[in-house]
Amino acid sequence: MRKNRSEKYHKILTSAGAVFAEFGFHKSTISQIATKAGVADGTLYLYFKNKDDILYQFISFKTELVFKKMHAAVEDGKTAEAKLRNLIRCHLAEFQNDKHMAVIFQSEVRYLRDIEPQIKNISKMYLDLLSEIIEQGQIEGSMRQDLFVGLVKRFILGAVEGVISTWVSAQGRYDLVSMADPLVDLYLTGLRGAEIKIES
Amino acid sequence: MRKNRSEKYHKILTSAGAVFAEFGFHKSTISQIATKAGVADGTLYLYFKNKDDILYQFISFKTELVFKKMHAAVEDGKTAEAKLRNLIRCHLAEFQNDKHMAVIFQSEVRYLRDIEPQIKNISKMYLDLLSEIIEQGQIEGSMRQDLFVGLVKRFILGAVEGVISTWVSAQGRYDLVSMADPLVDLYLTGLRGAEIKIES
DNA sequence: TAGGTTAATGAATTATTATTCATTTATTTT
DNA sequence: AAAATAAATGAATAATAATTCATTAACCTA
Repeated sequence: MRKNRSEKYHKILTSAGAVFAEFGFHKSTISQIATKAGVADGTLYLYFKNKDDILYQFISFKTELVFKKMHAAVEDGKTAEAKLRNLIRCHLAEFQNDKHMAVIFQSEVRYLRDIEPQIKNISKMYLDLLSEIIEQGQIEGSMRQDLFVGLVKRFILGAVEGVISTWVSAQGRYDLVSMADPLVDLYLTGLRGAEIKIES
Repeated sequence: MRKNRSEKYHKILTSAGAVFAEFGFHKSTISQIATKAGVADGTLYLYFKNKDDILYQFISFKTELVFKKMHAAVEDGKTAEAKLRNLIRCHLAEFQNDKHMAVIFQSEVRYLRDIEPQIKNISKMYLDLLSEIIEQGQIEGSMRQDLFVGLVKRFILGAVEGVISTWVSAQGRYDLVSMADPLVDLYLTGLRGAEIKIES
């Protein structure tokens, strides 16, 4: 198994992403991936340990790229609300940009956990980003003190993922990023809307 | 293939649920299911068309049961808020009650869509329930007029599923139903919870 | 209880694919 | 340009599991 991240390595990864997204990991075959990448079946084994390893490398590679961008997006914001807005916008934009990745993240997370438990840390990193934002918001006073942070962050992540998942099911026919603002608005203000109290 | 829903049919379905939940559909074998059900491999083919069909029947069966309960829960509430609370509570309770189902719903939705496209309607039915609740809330005045219902319902479903998914990953070690009230509170009031005070 | 019918068995078959590796092709070195 | 090394090939192998079906067991019924 070759170690370096050559051009061919990336060609195979990209092809694998397309095939996995279309057929699902388990229904995809080595031959399909090899054909799409324009190489022989055996060649895949020069670059990857086995089929599982291709999926793992794909996810690792994508995750690293996306996380860098998310981090940068959060740091770009000053207030907690701005950070949250930037994060959600970045999240939606990245997944919109790379539908294969979006599909695979949505479909194969479970199996990935089986083959490589450290994958758990991916969503943990995301949740940690959220924790910091929420805590900052509480210090600033822009977010309530009585929030159960553990629940809030799953609430936020779950809702974005739900929105992405629907978009994927709809074959990405509408603009995902434009959901960011209304979504953040829901996070912040809820269904009820700001209450107006009149003191006299 | 036998048509009737005999005792053995259910025994096999239940065993399949346990096996699928533990190993994932694709890594589960007919032999594992047969062994767990205490029957011979061939017997499965007297009750089901093939392996895919077992998964499909499992989901159909569970879905029908759960939807009846959700419907009833919603009808039990009078106000939109009460209905929403009942729905979320019911959702969490049912999944907590049946962890195999929770795992399978979480992991195999994508593949199910491949083998039986009508499965899409499952989440559609849920989203329709939510639509009605939101619209009622808007009429009552307990929910804002400017909500984009299409987004709101995915927002709500996504967040519940996120909470369930975390609970599943944590091997169901904590009480899921107790998340219902804080979760609904988040839906309604949001993170800000800040009230605008107008002093006069 | 013999004869007929239904249910269940599980070993054998079939189908599918991941993986290997002897061979070929391409590239680099001397 | 020969020799040496590296990269790539793809047919053959090996492993796995879904599915079938000839056979056996269980259950009726007259």
